[in-house]
Amino acid sequence: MRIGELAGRTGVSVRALRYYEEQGLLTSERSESGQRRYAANAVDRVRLIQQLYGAGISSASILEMLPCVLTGVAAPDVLAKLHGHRSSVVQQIEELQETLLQLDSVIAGATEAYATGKPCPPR
Amino acid sequence: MRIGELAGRTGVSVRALRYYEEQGLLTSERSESGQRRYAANAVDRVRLIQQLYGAGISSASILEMLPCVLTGVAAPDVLAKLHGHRSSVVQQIEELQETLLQLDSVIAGATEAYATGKPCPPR
DNA sequence: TAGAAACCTGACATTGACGTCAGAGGTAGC
DNA sequence: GCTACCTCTGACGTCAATGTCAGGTTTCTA
Repeated sequence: MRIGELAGRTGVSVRALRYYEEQGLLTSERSESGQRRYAANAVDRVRLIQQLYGAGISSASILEMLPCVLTGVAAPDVLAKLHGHRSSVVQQIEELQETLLQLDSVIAGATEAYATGKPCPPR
Repeated sequence: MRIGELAGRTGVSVRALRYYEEQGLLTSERSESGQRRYAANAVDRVRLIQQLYGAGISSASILEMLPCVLTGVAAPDVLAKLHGHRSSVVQQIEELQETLLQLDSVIAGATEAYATGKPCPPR
């Protein structure tokens, strides 16, 4: 498929796809005229990249772990980094869960205040 | 306390604290010579700001919701935005949890491959 | 076989949350 | 009062993941 279709299927912009290639995260065949052609599994690849980006992992780190993700083989140092990223994701989740509690208490307080017309006691 | 102490207590840089003030997120008294003086509760305020930043909430949105967080009162539109941010945080958590599963499966596969010396079947 | 739509490369622009530096003034311990 | 450190404002730099634009080629559709 061509780049526009891949963009449409993944919801990622054409510019971003070219950027991924620039970073070595995504490869493509080229037609005779030089246009990019992608295999069907490129869709999954792009989604994986997006997911890792979403976890705050940099393109350099993604590049490092991609072969491992694709082949299942990892050098010990890469494996160590994978563990590092894992802990960072766990920590992010924990922090977000705490933030969620905060937001909930704010929302609850504000909703009640709005219903009763009385401001809640300041924290 | 002065800005350096606040920075030390919160782990946030002096530059960032001035930036928060610039954005209206943090206020300070000024000494006669113009130096910032913070009340003790500024520590909590800074931590709250950091937490909201960590949830990917922009300074503009934080500015909007701060009075509500502090006083417990919220106009209906602000309340709606709070709900919006809440859902976004929930979604982030879900996505990160999925990423965690992916990472775990990669780590498990790579660990086994390293132990047995055999690459896992490509996905 | 037009003409529109998609694609190419290359380069500069953007965004947000700061880092960093310069030059000047404030503060605290000895 | 010296000295070392802290603070001030203002301004430019940074970084990563794109957006956007220009100027040209390719591909699809009527």
